[in-house]
Amino acid sequence: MEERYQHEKLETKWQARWQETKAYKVSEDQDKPKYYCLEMFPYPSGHLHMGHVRNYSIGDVLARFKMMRGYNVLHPMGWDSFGLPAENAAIKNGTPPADWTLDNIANMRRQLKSMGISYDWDREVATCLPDYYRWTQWLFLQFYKKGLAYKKLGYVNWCPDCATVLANEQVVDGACERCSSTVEKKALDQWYFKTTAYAQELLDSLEDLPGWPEKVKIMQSNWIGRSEGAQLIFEVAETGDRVPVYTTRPDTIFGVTYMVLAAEHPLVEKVIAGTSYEEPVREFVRKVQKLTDVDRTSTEVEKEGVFTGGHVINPATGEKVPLWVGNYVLLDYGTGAVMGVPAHDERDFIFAKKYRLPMKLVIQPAGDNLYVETLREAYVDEGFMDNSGQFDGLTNQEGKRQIVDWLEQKGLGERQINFRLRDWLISRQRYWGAPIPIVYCPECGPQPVPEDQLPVELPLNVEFRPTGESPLNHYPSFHETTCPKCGGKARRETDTMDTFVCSSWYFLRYTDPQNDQQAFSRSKTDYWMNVDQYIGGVEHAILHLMYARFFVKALRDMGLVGCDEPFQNLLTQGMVLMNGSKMSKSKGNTVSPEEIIKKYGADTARLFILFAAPPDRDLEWSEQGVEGAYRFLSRLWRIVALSLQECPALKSAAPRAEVALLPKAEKDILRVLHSTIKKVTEDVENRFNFNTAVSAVMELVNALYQYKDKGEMDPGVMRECLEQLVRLVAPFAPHIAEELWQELGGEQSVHTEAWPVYDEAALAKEEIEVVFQVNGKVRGRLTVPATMEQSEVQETILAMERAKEAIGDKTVVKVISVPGKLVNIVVK
RNA sequence: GCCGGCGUGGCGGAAUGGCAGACGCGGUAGACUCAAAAUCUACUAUAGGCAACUAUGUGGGGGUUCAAGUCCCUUCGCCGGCACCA
Repeated sequence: MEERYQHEKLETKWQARWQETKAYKVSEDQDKPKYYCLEMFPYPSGHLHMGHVRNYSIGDVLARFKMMRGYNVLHPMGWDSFGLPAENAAIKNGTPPADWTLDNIANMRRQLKSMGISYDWDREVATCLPDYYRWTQWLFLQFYKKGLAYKKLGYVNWCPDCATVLANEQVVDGACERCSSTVEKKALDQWYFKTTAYAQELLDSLEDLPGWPEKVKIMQSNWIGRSEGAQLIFEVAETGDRVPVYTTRPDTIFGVTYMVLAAEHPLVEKVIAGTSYEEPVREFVRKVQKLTDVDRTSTEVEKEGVFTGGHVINPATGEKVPLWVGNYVLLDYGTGAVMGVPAHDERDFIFAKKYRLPMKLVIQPAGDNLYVETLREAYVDEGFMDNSGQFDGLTNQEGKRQIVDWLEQKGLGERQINFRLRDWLISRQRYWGAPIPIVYCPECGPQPVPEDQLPVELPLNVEFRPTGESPLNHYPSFHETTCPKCGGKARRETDTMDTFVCSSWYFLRYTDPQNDQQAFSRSKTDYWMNVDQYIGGVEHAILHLMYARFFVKALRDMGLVGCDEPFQNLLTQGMVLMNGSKMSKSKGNTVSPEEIIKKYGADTARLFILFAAPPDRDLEWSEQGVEGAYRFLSRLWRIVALSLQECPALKSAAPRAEVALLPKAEKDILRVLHSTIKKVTEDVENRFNFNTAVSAVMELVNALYQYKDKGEMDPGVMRECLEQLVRLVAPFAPHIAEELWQELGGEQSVHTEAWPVYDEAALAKEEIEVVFQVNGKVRGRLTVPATMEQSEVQETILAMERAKEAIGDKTVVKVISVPGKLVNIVVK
C-alpha cells in the first residue's frame, strides 16, 4: 500500500470503475424499502459553482448512507435546460441556444462526474430535449382539458426593450433583470395555470409536511394568503351598476363613508363618461398607470385619489356615498373595489383625512367611548357594534356573522374566502422554452394540438434579431399550420412555457425516464414517489416548490399519480459565502470547484463543505479549512497504511473476543469506536448534522493513532476499528473509502456494505467521572466505578477534603444528583 | 410595518436545562531535519497567579431554576422573506 494519499489517481480510478460497472443503477425492487433522494437539478450555466457542490454533497451523503442501510435508493440528476440565458448567449455570440445549452450540459456533466456522486446516470433528463418537452406539452394539454390551463386578458409585466412579458421573478426592483429598463404593466392575453383552484389544499396540506422547515411553510402560507370575509354589493346611484366589494370587516359596513375603485376598474370609464369629471379622472388614471409596480404597491407612496362624480348606495344603510378612484386599490385582488371605512381601517383613515371625507365610528372598545372629533388613528381592534341599527351592542365578531346573514337574505352579499395567490402566468414570448401546443384557427378558435402530433418541435439554428422578439414569429415554417379541427389555415401559438413548468414534474420523469409512450407510468411513480428527501436552496421556497405541489395535486386528480405531495421531506441548504457575502461573479469572490477538486480532490472538497457548517446554515468558505480536510484524509489514509505495515496480521485477523474479556486499552478503543458509530448514525439519520458526524470520525481517528502508538495492537480489534471507520467515512468521502476498503481486503464496493451497528456491550464504561458542584459551581471531580450507588457517590463526595473546603462553614441545604454526571451541593 | 432566522474564543463552529468552547482552522513552543516542507508532541476564552487554583465569560437588561448558551419577558444588532391584499 502506498504510504501517501494520492487523491487524483485514486479518484479517477474509482469514478471510472463505478461508471463501467454502473454501480449506482437502480430499478424497482419489491424486496427492499425504497428511498428517493433528490437534489434540485441545476440550470446548465456551463460551470458548477460551490452552491452546487454543497447541494450534491449533502444529497450524496444521504443517498449513500441509505444504500448502506439497505434501501433501494433512487438518486438521479438532470438539467433544467430551457430559459433566458441561452437566448442572451445567442444574441451575444450568435451561438444557437440548443448548441450552447448542450455544450454547457456536457461540461457540467463532466464536472459533476468528477465529484463522484452516486447518480444513476441512465436516468439523466434534460428539459430542453424533445423527448422531455413532448411530455411537458402533453401535460399542458391534460391541464387544458380539465380547464386548469386557460387564456385570459390580464395586466402583466412587460419589458418594452425586450418586447416580452416577464415573470415576477424576472423583475428586479421594478426593472428588467436583463436590460434594466423599467417594467411596465400591460394588458395582454396570456396563458395561465389555475393554481388558485388548489389554493385551499396547498395551504391545508402544509400540515402534512412535518419534514419541511417551518420557515418554508410559513413563507408558502403567507404567499397563499388566505383571508376570510364577505363580498358585499353596492349599487352605483347614477347608473344602477352593481359593484361587489370584498371586505374582511363586514361588521363595519355601517361605517362606510365612500368607496374607492382601482384605476383600471371597468366602471370608472362608465361613471365619468360625459361628465365634467372625465378629464381629471382620466388624467389621474394615466398617472397611476405610469407608476412602476414597485411604486404602486409600496407602502411608502402616498395614498392618492380623485372623486369620480358618482356615488354608490350602502346596502346596509341605503346611504349615498361618493365613489373615488385611488392609487392604492389593486385590480387583481378581491374585486378591485374597496369600501372606505376610515374610522376602522388605517389606510382609509389616512385617505379620508387627506381628502376631508367624513368618518363614522361603528365599533367601540369595551369600557370606552371614542369620538370622531378626537380620533387620532383608526380603531382596528375588537369591540362592540355602535351606530349600526339593529346590530348595536353585539360584539363585532357576532356582528360580522349577523350582518353577512342579513345581507345574504337581501341578496346583497355573501361569505367569501379570498386568496392572495394568483393564477400562474405561464406563457413567455421567448424562443428557448417548450412551445405551448395550441393552434389558433380563425374559424374554430384556439385548438389543442392533437396528442399524436406532439412534440411541437422548436426549430433549431434560428436567427436572433436585436429586437428581443421571439424568432418563432419570423419562422413561417413553425407558425403557419392547419387547424386540427377544420383543416383550414391556422397560426400556431409562438409563446413558450415558463421554465418552472418544466421543473414542476421532472421528479416524476426520473422514475421512468425512457418511456416513449407516456410521461411516466403509474406503476413506476407508485413505486418511487414521494421523493423521500428533497434538497436545495431556500430561494425556491415559494415558486418552484409551490408549482411542483400544484402539479402533483392536479395530476393526482387526473389519476396520473397516486400521491398528494411531491416532496415528503425538504432540506434547504444555506449559501456558500466568501468573506461574509454570497459568492458571485459580480463580486468577484468565487472559488472554482473544478480547481479545488483538481488541487485537493473531490473527497476533500466534499468533506470540507460538510464539516464547515450544518447544512441549513450559511457556510463561510476557507481555503485553510479545505487544507484541514485534506490533512484529515491524509491522516485517515496513514492510519490504515501504517497499521497494515506495522501489523501485517491485521488483514487476516480473526474477529476479536467479546468485549468483557479484553484488556483495558482494547476496551477503551472499542468504546470510542462504538460511540462514534452511534453518534454518526444519529447525526446523519435524524439531524442531518454532518459537521458533528465528521468531527466524531476525526476524534475516532485521533484515538486510533493513540491506540496504535501506545503499544502492541490487538489485530482483531484494530481490524474491526479500521473496517468500521472506513464504512463510516464512505458516504462523506466515497473514493478514499473505496480504496481503503480494498486495501483492508474488501472484495465488494464499500458502498454496498452494511452500515455499522454499534455494540451496546462495547459502550459500557467501568468507571465514570462525576463532577461535584457547590451552588452550581464546579468545585471538583471524582472517578468512581460505574456500578457505585448514587447515594454512595454522594457520601464519598461529601467526605472529600475539596468538598469540605468548598462548603466551608455554610450549611448543606440539599444535594441534587444527576446519575453518572454530577452532584450539586446546595449550601446556605 | 409584519413574519422568520441568527448573535458563543483570533476564525468556522460544538453543547437531550447538568463540567461552555467538542472537532477543525489559526497561533505559540518543542521534536525530526544541514535546512525547509511534510509529519509528530504540548499549550492556546479572558484576567490574576510559579502553581494548585480563583474570578469573569455565550449581544445588553431582567426573571424562572439547585443548575440557563439552552426556558420566559424585554431590548439592541445583523441576515432573509413578505409588504397598501381591503
